Order: sequence, then structure tokens, then C-alpha cells
Amino acid sequence: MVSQNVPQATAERLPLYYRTLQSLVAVGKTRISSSEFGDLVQIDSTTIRKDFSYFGALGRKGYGYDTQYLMDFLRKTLYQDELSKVVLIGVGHLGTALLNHNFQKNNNTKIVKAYDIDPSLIGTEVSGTEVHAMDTLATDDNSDITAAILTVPAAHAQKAAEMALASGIHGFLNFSPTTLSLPATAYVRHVDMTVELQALIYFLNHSMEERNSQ
Amino acid sequence: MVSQNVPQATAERLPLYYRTLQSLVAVGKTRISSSEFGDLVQIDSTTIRKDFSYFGALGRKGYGYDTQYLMDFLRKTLYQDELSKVVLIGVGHLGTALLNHNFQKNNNTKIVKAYDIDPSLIGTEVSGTEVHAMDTLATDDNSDITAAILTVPAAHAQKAAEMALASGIHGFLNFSPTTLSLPATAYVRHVDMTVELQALIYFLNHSMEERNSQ
DNA sequence: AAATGATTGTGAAATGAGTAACAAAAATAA
DNA sequence: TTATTTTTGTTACTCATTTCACAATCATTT
Ligand SMILES: NC(=O)c1ccc[n+]([C@@H]2O[C@H](COP(=O)([O-])OP(=O)(O)OC[C@H]3O[C@@H](n4cnc5c(N)ncnc54)[C@H](O)[C@@H]3O)[C@@H](O)[C@H]2O)c1
Ligand SMILES: NC(=O)c1ccc[n+]([C@@H]2O[C@H](COP(=O)([O-])OP(=O)(O)OC[C@H]3O[C@@H](n4cnc5c(N)ncnc54)[C@H](O)[C@@H]3O)[C@@H](O)[C@H]2O)c1
Repeated sequence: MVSQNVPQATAERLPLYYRTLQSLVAVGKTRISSSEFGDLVQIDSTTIRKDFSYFGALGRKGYGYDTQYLMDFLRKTLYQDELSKVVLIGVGHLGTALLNHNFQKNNNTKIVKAYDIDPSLIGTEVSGTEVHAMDTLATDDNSDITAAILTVPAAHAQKAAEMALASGIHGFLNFSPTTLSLPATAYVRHVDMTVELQALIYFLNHSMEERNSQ
Repeated sequence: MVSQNVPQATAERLPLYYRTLQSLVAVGKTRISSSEFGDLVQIDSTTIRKDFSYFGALGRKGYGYDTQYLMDFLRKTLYQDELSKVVLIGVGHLGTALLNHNFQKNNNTKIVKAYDIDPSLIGTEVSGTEVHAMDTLATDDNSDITAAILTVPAAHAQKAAEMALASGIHGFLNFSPTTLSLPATAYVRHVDMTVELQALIYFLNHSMEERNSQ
């Protein structure tokens, strides 16, 4: 498989490239150069070319890249053309926002069900997604589920992740502000909005200082 | 100022360190070694020690770090002990979740007001935060505001950011799936949940392949 | 008070990512 | 057809970050 040598940093940019190509195809743009594409996503054109080169020669010299071809290639690379099913655990404020958002529109990805412990939520539908009881999670067969989105309070995130793992889920997108300790068979990505906001404020404070002192 | 030589990667870990120290202090732990702390946040202990070393000698050899002291130090470094005011633009599903969450509890950070274009929202309070009309944003004086959280639809993010910039806001936490083009005086952080989910699925697919082929 | 053990702080080495430079190739123009 | 322009793919280089290795230092035990 080609993809074994793809650097982590490159792999993390692919979804952005894919989404940007979708927009380009949608507005009827059939070709684009690495520099124009780079301007669009605010990444150096050399980085773009290098990223694509890990997958072979996707462009044509003197011409650029065919948007439709590149988009199709990335779709296959990212999803292997299969629908990825995910579950959401914790139907609170953030969980409800995510259910409403629905990732399916542009990606081969769907939240197929949700879990919560709140009896008043269990059995209801939130934005068309059924809410199941947390009790059933560990014993359910979720081996066809790619990933779980964790939007439970921090104190319950570890336990919830373990239950999901027991049901056959190996991927986790953790929105709660806590680190998960899971066996190496699991893969966790952590989206920490609080940290993002704090980091933003830190950089603002310190870049201002630099300007003042110069 | 010491902080001029702090690498970006280090600066981005500080908020996580700070929050973890808060938990440790809360449960009464008074000292911790870099390796125990590293286990907790899942970062190599050498990286932890090196990160702290950019700020001078914060620990004691043969002993470790004093949690209270380190926490206080990081609070001052991160916030300079001033309350950071932020605004939120776009009181929809995600915006409402963020307003409800309220970052103030653990950080010196507060969402002081919100903006939206929806007439049915303008003038109301959402989770205790007043919603202002978008019309007034560009002409408001927001020079005391550190950052704007952008939770408007992608098509409106650029315009909203420009208006906020005009009102004196220079920091942006952009949740919409689009790249912002702003002058160098602005600092933007992009939280793209769709990209996170796609990247997660990509890594799952490809690490599985590797396992199968080995 | 001396010996032992723990743990930091830090140069040096290794890894990884981003950037620059440019030959090769294809497209386009003359 | 030939010349010129465009733009890729890639090699070499630079920069940033992580990891290694270990002396220096402090805490703790005897
Ligand atoms: N709301 C935000 O904007 C925001 C921002 C950043 C981080 N977060 C984090 O996301 C997580 C959820 O935030 P929220 O604002 O949606 O909280 P919330 O309290 O609104 O929702 C939590 C939901 O999880 C359910 N729950 C509680 N314990 C559970 C368990 N053991 N198993 C299954 N479900 C359980 C609750 O019934 C509730 O529906 C928290 O960890 C929070 O820190 C939220
Ligand atoms: N909801 C999610 O979980 C989620 C997840 C990932 C990304 N996002 C992104 O976050 C953004 C908001 O998502 P959402 O689900 O909250 O959408 P939403 O439609 O629920 O809310 C959007 C809000 O913005 C307001 N708005 C629209 N145009 C505006 C303008 N020009 N100026 C000011 N306010 C304006 C609307 O009145 C509405 O209140 C979108 O860009 C979305 O792609 C959302």
C-alpha cells in the first residue's frame, strides 16, 4: 500500500484538501495549480505538491491538477468509498449541536445512533437519531461502527470510552477535557476547545508584548 | 521577557498542563514528578521537563514539582492574572452550546456578549449572555475584547471576522469550515470538527491495513 | 554526617516537517 | 514546428521538535 509512507502532517491535511476540492468542483472549476490551491487553503504550494506526491503523480506538469480527479482520488483514500458509521455518546448541549450538524452531507460519514444515561432522553429521537440507554452499550455489538464521538462530562469520559471499546468500537473523538487511557488497539483524537481558547489568548498576549517591546 | 524563546509546540501544551494541575491541586496532591505528570497527560516526561525549563528552574532535583506553585506560575503566564473578555458570533446550535458551557469556571476567560443576525434572538439572553445585533458589530468599540468565537455558517464567517476586526478584535477562534483571510494583525485558530472526524477515520482505516498486512 | 536514591535541567543527537531550488515535462503561443 | 511559459515532482537544505543521555543537585535513609 502506498499510504504507509504518508507523514502524519500530510494525512491531517487531506480532509481539508478534500473539502476544498468539493467546493471547487461545485462551482465548476475543472483545473487548479498548486499555488492557486495553496492560496485558497493558506498552505505553501510546495507543501501541497509534496503532500500529493506521496500518492504518486496526481497532477500534470504545466497544467496543474484536475479537480474532479483529485477529489475522487482523495475520497477513495479517505473513506475507501465505504460509509463510515459513528455513534455519539452524551446527548447534552454539545452532543445535540453535533447531531443537528450531521456530518453525512459532505462526507461518507453518518451518526447512526446515540447513547445517554438520562431516562428522559432514552428512546427519543434527537435530530432524527435514536437515543439508546447507556446500560446497553457495553453489551451491544458495535463492531460495524468506526468511531464514537464522546460528549459526556469529563468525569464519565473514561468509563464511557471503555464501554464503547467493549462493544467493538476502536476510534474515539473525545470532546471532554480529559485524557483517555485506552489500550493500543484504540485510536483517540482529542478536540479540546478550552485549550484552543486558552492557547489563542496566550499567543495574543505574547505577540502583543513582542510588538510593544520592538 | 522570558517567554520570547518559548517554542510554539510548548506554548500549545501549557493550557493542558494548567488544567491538569488544577485537578491535582483539587484532589490534594502537593508534589508530582515529571514522569508521573507525563503519564497523566500522555506526554513524554523529557518533553515536560524541557517545556518547563523554558521558564527557568520550576522544579527541585530529587523532588519534582510543587503542584500549587506550578499552577500559580502557569496561571500568571497564561492569563497574566487578567480576565480575558471574548465575544461569540453566531448563536446557533454550536454557539448556544458554547454559551452554556461558559469557559469562565476554570479560566480567566468570559464570553461577555454575543452577536447574531436573527431578529428573534437579538435583545434576548442566552445562558445569561445578551445577544446583540450584527449591524452594530463593526461600529462597536470592542478594543477591550481579546477574541471572537466564530460559530456562524461558513458562508458568513469571512464577513463576520472582518466586522469584528473593524471593531477592534484581533483574535479569532473559527469553528466554521472555511479558511479566513485576514491581515497579519489578526491571529486565527481554526477548530474544524469535520476535519478531525475525517482524519480519525483515515487513521483507523490505514492503521488497520498495516496490521492486516503484517 | 555519609551514603544512597530520585529527579531535574540541559547539551547533543535524531527525527520530522516545511521551504527553496530547479530539472523535467507538458501546455500554450508564435 | 519551434520557442516560450507554466507547473509539477523531487532533491537538498533549513528549521523545529522530540528524544537521548547524563552530570548536577536535592531529598531521604541509615
Ligand atoms: N458545551 C460546550 O460547548 C463544550 C465545549 C467544550 C467542551 N465541552 C465538553 O463536552 C462535554 C459535554 O458538554 P455539554 O455542554 O454537552 O454537557 P451537558 O451536561 O449538556 O451534556 C452531557 C450529556 O451527557 C449525558 N451523560 C452524563 N453522564 C453520562 C454517562 N456516564 N454516560 C452517558 N451519558 C452521560 C448527560 O445526560 C447529558 O445529556 C463535557 O465534557 C464538556 O466539558 C463542551
Ligand atoms: N453544530 C455543530 O456541531 C458544528 C460542528 C462543526 C462545525 N460547525 C460549524 O459551526 C458553524 C455554526 O454551526 P451551527 O450548527 O451552530 O449552525 P446554526 O445554523 O445552528 O447557527 C448559525 C447561527 O449563526 C447566525 N448567523 C447566520 N448568519 C450570520 C451572520 N452573517 N452574522 C451573524 N450571525 C449569523 C444564525 O442566525 C444562527 O443563529 C457552522 O459554520 C458549522 O459548519 C458546527
